[in-house]
Amino acid sequence: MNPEFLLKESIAKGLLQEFSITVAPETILLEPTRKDFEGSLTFVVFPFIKQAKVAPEQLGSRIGAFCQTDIPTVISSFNVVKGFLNIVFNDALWVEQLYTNFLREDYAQLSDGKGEKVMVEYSSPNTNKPLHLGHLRNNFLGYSISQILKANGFDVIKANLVNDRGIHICKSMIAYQKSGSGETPVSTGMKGDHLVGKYYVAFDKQLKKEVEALVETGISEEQAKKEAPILKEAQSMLLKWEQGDKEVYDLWKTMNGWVYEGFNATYKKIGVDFDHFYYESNTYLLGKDIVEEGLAKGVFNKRADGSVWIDLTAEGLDEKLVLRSDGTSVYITQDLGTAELKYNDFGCKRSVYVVGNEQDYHFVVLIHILKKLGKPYANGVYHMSYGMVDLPSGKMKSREGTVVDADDLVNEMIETAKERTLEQGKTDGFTEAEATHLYEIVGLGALKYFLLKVDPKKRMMFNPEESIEFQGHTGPSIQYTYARISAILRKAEELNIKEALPAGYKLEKLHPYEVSVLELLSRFPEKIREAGVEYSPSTIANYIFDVAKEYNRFYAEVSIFHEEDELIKSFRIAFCRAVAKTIKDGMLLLGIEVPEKM
RNA sequence: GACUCCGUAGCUCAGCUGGAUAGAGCAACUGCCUUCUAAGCAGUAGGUCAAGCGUUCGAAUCGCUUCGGGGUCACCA
Repeated sequence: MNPEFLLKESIAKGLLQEFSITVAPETILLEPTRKDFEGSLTFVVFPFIKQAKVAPEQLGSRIGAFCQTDIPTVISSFNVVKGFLNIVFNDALWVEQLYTNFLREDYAQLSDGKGEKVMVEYSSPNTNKPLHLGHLRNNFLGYSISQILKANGFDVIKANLVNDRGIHICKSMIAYQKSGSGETPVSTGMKGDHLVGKYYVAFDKQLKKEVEALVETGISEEQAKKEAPILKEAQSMLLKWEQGDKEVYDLWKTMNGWVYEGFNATYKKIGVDFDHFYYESNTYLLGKDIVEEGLAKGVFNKRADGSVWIDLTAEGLDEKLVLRSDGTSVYITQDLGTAELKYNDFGCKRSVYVVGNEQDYHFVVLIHILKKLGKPYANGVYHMSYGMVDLPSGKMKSREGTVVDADDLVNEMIETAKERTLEQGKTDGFTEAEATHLYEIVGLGALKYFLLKVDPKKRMMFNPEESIEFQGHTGPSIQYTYARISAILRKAEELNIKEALPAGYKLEKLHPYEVSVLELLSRFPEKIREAGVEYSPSTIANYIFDVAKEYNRFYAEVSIFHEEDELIKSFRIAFCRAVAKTIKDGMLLLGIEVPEKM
């Protein structure tokens, strides 16, 4: 039985017997005791003093005394400071928890999700340019939340809805047609997505030129932007594409093919993957039947010009268009269709969309519509909204060339990891392959941790001038902690040190640092639960840092192999193993690998 | 303008279902490698939690107002 719950039960019993106050044990809130006081868990008595009609200190003392008598094997002592009852657990209890719980293979695997299917859609790139820093945040968040939901017991399907059609693609295509002169990734040695992106930039350059020229003839800038010839060409190309024009279609196939090769290389490098791909070229016509359905149900209404709307003024929103007067889809029409398709394909009642917060309003509307239509999956739609990554110069804008390219950044991180590692001679004795692998996991670990440790909802700052740190509150520092523990475990195996304690043996006294680490380990499941409920990888990231930090204090202070008591030595090896396991499992929830040596 | 999110140390961020003296990392300054990896540890300094009012035994946390910043409000995606 979980000691925290035993304590809650005992407190509830105490409140009843001592003060005739009835509370359900599970509603009692306990919080981790602050560092400056002795104890593991703290019961705040203030909420009960009115009913109890005694001073806070008295209530705390009486409940503390009651619990200690009630469950003496669990509690070794308590202290009361003002209205705070601090509970100290028996060290033996922590030892038992270590062996029976923290070391269990499935300690980090919860069953809350009951195997229910949930789809996580993330990445969802446009195929007209390479991935940038913002996409990295999206990809890391999407992958991590998938891992976290799996750990919560859900059956996760990772999906990528590729935006492979539309005016933006045609922009790259038209520019390529004009000035590409038959370039290919092979002929240029460029990654396919970068090659296509080059033409997207070329398009914009040309567009600007044409707009300027038009403005000089006396046309307003606004008008010029609509009338620029190259834009007209892109628009007519889109029409041709929709009509299935062979030449356009073939070019589109070819260029998208290049982009996919490029994206796949990036996905592989950064360690994200997908169970299913959707392509907008297959789904952009969907949703019209749902418009019909909505009209039939009276949820939508048709105007005289033929356009279809939904009135959300009762919900505090406004009227939204769901179908244009010419009968073509808008964004939300497609999203309605795709939601239905996803449900038909996989039957997920829960569906997570990892999409930037500039689309908050869009998703509010989408969810309202699905609910009004009475869709069985409407209540399970969750928009995992994340903030933009800002540069010191402000927002990233692809057209203005102020983006941080994903491939460049990843390569720089790995290169920096290599430099730092070599400086410190950390790879002496490594094979070439081992060293290369280390640079990759450290470089990526730094990058992923940097992007995941911040609350996803908040926008965050990335300064390309200052390279991402490898010391302090960083991925590599946590990886390093893991590697140091691995060295200890290797040595212990060489020395053939047993980790188990003889049956019936009770360890008398733990080091305070051991206790505080064990306290942290005991919170791993609830952190996984919290991260899942809140859709917050940062909860895990910060937790794992706390574990590593606290362990490092132990590491600096307490010797293992110089310990004379063989049983304490055994305990400490097992203790180290549990910490390593927690760090590894936690980092895997973030999509970060952990090295055995570094 | 309307709606919405945000404002915590010089910088980047935790803490926000109300609880004790607001925490980390970086940067600065002091120490610690003959002992399991110093990408580490210990310490010093750094805060009117944007401002004000309110609710409460108690507010960084909840409510209102003001100031400052981001985002969204297209028959764009």
